[in-house]
Amino acid sequence: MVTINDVAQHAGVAASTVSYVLSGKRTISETTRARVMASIRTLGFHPHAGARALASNKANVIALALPFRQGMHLPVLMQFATAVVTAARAADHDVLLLTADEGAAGVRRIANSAMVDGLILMDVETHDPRVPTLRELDRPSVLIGLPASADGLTCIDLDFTGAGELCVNHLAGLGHKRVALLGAPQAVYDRDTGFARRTRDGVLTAARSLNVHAVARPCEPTYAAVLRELTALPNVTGLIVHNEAAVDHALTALRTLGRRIPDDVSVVAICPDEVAERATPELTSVPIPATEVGQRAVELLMSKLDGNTTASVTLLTPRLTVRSSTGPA
Amino acid sequence: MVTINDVAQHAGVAASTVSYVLSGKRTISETTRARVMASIRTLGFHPHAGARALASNKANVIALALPFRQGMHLPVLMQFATAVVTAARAADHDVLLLTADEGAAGVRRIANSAMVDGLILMDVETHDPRVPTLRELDRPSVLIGLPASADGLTCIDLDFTGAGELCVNHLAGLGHKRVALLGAPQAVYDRDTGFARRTRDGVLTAARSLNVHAVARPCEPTYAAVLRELTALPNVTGLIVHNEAAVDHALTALRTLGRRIPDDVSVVAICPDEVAERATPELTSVPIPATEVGQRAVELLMSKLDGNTTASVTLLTPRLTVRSSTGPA
DNA sequence: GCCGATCGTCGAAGCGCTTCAACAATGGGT
DNA sequence: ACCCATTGTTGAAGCGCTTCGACGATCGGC
Repeated sequence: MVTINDVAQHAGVAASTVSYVLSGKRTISETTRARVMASIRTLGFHPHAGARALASNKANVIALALPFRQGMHLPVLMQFATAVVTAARAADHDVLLLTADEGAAGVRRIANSAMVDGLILMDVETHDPRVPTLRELDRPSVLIGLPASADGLTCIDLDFTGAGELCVNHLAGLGHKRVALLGAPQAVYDRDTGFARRTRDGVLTAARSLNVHAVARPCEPTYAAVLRELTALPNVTGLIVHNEAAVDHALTALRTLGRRIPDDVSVVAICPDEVAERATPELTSVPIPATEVGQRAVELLMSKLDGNTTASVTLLTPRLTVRSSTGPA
Repeated sequence: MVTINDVAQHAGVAASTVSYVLSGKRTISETTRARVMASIRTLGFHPHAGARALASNKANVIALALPFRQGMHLPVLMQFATAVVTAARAADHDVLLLTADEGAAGVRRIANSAMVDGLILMDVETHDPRVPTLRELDRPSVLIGLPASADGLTCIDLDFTGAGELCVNHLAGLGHKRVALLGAPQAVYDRDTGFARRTRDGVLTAARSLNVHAVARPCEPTYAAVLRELTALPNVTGLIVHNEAAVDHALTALRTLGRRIPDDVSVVAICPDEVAERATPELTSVPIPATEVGQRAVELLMSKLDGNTTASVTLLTPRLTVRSSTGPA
């Protein structure tokens, strides 16, 4: 292994000088800097992460706690993860992967071992058992999702209530009077996962204020279940689907029931653009801005690591893209 | 922060004794061990990962390089990842997440900084640019997938050739004489990704030796593309689908074309059980044993970290589960 | 032409842990 | 009763890096 001393010797300077060249925490003459950099390159020097963490009290690593739970749509999760890793790397940090298995204990272990400087928790539930642990730990952290109380925490998420409202507004604007929300599986509501409920609340609230009749139905993502639900809702002319795995099934089921899109029923989905664009017909949709959420989460965390305080809750404004699955009532 | 010295003082022993209690590398009397453990618990001591890495020259962290590329089925990727993290934790290691963005440079950086003890690369292509880097780095590593040459490497994967053969054998055994493989998007073959080609080869080889007529078609996972392909194959009575995102589309398309499953056409899919079971009808399938591959990959890596040598290629035997989508010709 | 500031560099201390050599205290074997 | 092994514990060295205080050199101001 090539150490900072090897570099120093090769460049004819002190080890501390090499360190300062690398960190920029002291002014270094241009000539020295160039000489050191050259030595670093020829020797192929990479600082030892452990030594660095020990001496500087910073690991330059953040933890990402992914849930891997049933009912979450995995591609979106991956988008989050990719965005987080990419953004973290841009800020010179690496990402340690944590799964739900270890739960609160894992969070505690990682934080106490000084292995990470901060953490990002994904898919936070309304009553998430990891949140109390996080509070007592006082390591900088960012939550994706909204727990019951965000006091003293930093949370970020899509404004799902707003997304639900947006869908209803769009349909109401087209003249639809009877709409339905095809939601997540019952298990997701039972688990108290915020985003599913918030969407439902948004839909119902907006419908009430616009004098639109709305029903919200949980739904398993199987063709049979979707068909059953849609068969039971013959009068609905506007359908909001907030369940990615059920989107294709819903389209097939409507086709089977002889209901044309958008002539007989307008469909708007809350799902990634990718899913909306691949469907036939292409779906009017409110995308979940996974990449943006991931990036913002990292930004917030880095800001906290720099000692800044941040807003306790950041809600991203939902946007609706009109495609060919919605039309006048 | 509570250090090993705090623990030592609290327990009335030397710091080295605490270290030996933790590592078990020296015999310690039961009474001392108990006293030390008690102190550790009361003080809430967690060893500093950086210090440990520095002193012992082991980070107890492995890197997992995920591709996040188009054409990979993400839920399977997540299964891999979960299995890897879980297995690694069981072996007292954490997992650092690497994405494809950084490519070979990322692999080099991580390895040289002593941040990880070994690496697992997922979705390795036939001519993967990371492989040469890995070779010169000489850190223990395990590849999931098969590069052109596995010499001196440790690779593990499902035997996709065998999976293709297995599907054809099953269909031929039911009396089918004309079969088709609906494969991955063209881009995946172009990229020289091994698994797609190996499946195709297995299908074609088995068909030839069983005197079955077979065609293999790449396919985009859109309803329109799938419908087009299936319309162009009116005589086929056995369909093999190796493209998870296209599975549902294929079933819908067959239904639309008025071809009943399994009466008119038998369908066998190479996909996770989850997808096969959710489909209507439930699909005869060859699952990709993501969890097992992940576990085995970690086992192999741990073995290498312990200084053992391992087989250069491990291929897992595919298994076919018969469900209701296949029947006699 | 002298003094204080500024700039660039250095040496040494120390981060928290592991591990090695060494030593004290036992416990048979003879 | 003596010696040698074994067992249990210790102190100290050192892993590779950052950072602090110090020091010589350069420079502008009077």
